[in-house]
Amino acid sequence: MHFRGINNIAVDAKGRMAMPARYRERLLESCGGRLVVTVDQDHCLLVYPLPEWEIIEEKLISLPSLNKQSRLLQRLLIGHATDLEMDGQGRILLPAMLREYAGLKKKAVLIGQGKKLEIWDEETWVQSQEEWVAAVQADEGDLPASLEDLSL
Amino acid sequence: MHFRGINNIAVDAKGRMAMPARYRERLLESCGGRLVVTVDQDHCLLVYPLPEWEIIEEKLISLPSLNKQSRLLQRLLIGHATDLEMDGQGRILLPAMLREYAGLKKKAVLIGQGKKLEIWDEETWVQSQEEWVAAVQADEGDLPASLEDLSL
DNA sequence: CCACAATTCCCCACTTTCCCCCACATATTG
DNA sequence: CAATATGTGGGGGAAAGTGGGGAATTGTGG
Repeated sequence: MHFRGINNIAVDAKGRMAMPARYRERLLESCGGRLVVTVDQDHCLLVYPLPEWEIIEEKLISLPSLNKQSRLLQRLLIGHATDLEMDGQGRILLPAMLREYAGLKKKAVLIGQGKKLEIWDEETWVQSQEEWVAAVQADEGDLPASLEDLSL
Repeated sequence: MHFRGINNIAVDAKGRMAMPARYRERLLESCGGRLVVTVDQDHCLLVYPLPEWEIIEEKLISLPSLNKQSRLLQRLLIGHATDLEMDGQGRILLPAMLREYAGLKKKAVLIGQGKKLEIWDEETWVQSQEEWVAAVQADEGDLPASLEDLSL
């Protein structure tokens, strides 16, 4: 049961966005509509069903506290993780701070990414997409091991 | 039952800060509102429910006394640990010395970090955050083993 | 032991934010 | 084209956050 596909979405003046109808039923039965949003290093937001998030959070919390990289990740990811519930109309309210982080304006894009969803500002999304296509073509020689034998 | 998420909080002239409503009930039932504050090496404050703190304290006390790093950690953490209780309005009073250590002014940020909460001066938090986002992207090649195969 | 100062705590009042509900606009389906 | 479902916007009440006055407590110095 994975999320996939892309949706155009409006963010209203109060910071709310409507979850696409085709996800709602799934979200209600898989986690009672209980979601967690957090930030991503690429300046978009990540949305997890609560149970999925808890697995990740557990891993993060167990990281060594004296390691700088670990603390950094913990603060970014757990620090920004916010519990959300859908309202009566199937919408979620994105906290102002997270909207700012992702540069969200009126038009946003919601992208299914397996266990999670990503929320991008539309403009940022379009720009990044162009960069990636260029980057993938340029960097072909320099892949980590796990990508070397990936077959699409 | 972990703490997560971020809150903007005002510290008033008396050094008080209001615990966000969504944490209060949990704090009351899990530890009767009994908290411990101490300092962190990154110049923020750490807040633990008393039972959680006692576990940490036990670990710290057991560290080898002849190791310089150990003594340093013990003095920093145990030395600054202060018992707190929420008042009738769900606020805690931060001791002046700890406020100074963290450079707390009027605007602060409260961050859930699993078993503990962190309190940052807003300005410090914003600055550090920018540095981290940059650092995460720059240092991708140099991660500790436990982070190598982390999948978000 | 007393007086004074500083700090802490409790209470009240104000401001802001959030959340529930209703209403309309747009899209989809029969 | 009607009828239903989905997306979008906003008003108003409730709750949370914020600030300050004054009483009670603690601590200090005489």
